[in-house]
Amino acid sequence: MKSKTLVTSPNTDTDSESVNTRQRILSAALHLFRKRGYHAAGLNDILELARAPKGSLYHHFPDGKEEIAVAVVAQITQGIIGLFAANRARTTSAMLTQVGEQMAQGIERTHHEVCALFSAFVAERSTSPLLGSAVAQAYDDMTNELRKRFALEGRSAKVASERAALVVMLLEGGAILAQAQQSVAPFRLAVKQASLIAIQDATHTRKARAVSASLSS
Amino acid sequence: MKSKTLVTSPNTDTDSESVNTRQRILSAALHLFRKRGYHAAGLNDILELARAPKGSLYHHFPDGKEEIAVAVVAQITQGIIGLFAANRARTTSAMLTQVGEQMAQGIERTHHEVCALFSAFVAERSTSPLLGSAVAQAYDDMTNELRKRFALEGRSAKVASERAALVVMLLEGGAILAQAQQSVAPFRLAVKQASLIAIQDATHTRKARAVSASLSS
DNA sequence: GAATAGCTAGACCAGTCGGTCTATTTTGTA
DNA sequence: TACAAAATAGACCGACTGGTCTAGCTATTC
Repeated sequence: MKSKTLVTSPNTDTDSESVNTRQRILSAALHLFRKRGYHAAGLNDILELARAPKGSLYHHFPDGKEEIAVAVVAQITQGIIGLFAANRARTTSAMLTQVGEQMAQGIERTHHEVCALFSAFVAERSTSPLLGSAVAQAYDDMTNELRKRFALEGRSAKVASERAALVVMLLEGGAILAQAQQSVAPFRLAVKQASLIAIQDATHTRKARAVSASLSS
Repeated sequence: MKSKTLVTSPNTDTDSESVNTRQRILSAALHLFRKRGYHAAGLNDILELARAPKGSLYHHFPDGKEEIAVAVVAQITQGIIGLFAANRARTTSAMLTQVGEQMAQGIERTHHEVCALFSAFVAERSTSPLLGSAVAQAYDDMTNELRKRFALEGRSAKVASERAALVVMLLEGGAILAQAQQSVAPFRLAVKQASLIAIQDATHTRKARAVSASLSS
């Protein structure tokens, strides 16, 4: 357990005790937001699921629900990009198949309750500019992560970013249909198609990657 | 104007005066639900936009908000399938390009406020079974409409329904990203890809269509 | 062991929500 | 014109929302 004697930064998100509460609130919010949507998930519901009182919530998130949502969006982004990084494969296409399968199992695990990536927050753009731009940023981050990989596999900048956007759309759309129809089948289909798109025009040899890497430097 | 002397069905949705109010409420709800989401769009907001009092709302929709939402979902479905039917083209792919362009212009017209197809209601499944199954049905209806066309173009049943589902996912995902990023570009990209998917494996000659039609009879 | 900051605890609040209810106006029919 | 049904109108309601605030607990620091 990390000591608190380094008083310089008292809360590094990985600190000892109270982080549990903070993380519990965050996890509960993540679950309920994605299951029911931003507005339908009440603070009281979140607190009940997190087994935390209101005081704790406003201690860790002084700006209330909006701040929690922004944090949740960041956590989702981080989670997915983390999955991208954790699943090393020879091609982006293969990586997407792996990551997609893990996400599909996650959907099954929650009995198709967990909605899509960020679609639960998209509509809040009209009410909360903060949350709105957080969501836009999240999509951008995901897309960029994929775009870089596609570019490294020898595609032009334009093609790479188009492919990246299409993959994100497919994942989002697939997840939404999965929740609506209570079946992972649509999501798995979307993953398959995303993989397919990720193969087109790829020169996924080590040599080609090295060449394009040297070109971009 | 249709007479009311045919007392058998007093309200055929196309009847005289009060329909205006009913339709105004429906349109306002459609707009606000897609812009802000189901819960964030309050009845009072809807009524204000529709310039109608609460009494009228509960006269036309006795079951309240939920009933309105179900009606809105049906209206959206009907609208899209109507677009499919109205845009006659030689191939489903070409039809999708046309319809997609019209939808894109619609998104531009509302300044990217209008969210995706039904994603605003998907999360309500957890609260309202009625609305939940209405949404599932809506996706099914859209998919089936496309599936039939794809099958008529000579694809196997499995391929046809997979392609149909992919197109729906792309449209939904594209629309969501469009709203999130305040740009139609992602949606147009999704349409392009949908069109592409709609071309693969198609034997879109008159002869092939006639053959498959005769086979299915 | 006293002091202090971090955190927990939950009573409480004003505002808003969807929904109900009764009164009134409008409309269609005879 | 008389009458009934349809539709409009909006005051009103209990429930619940996100958010505030004070009090108390806990633990680290001297």
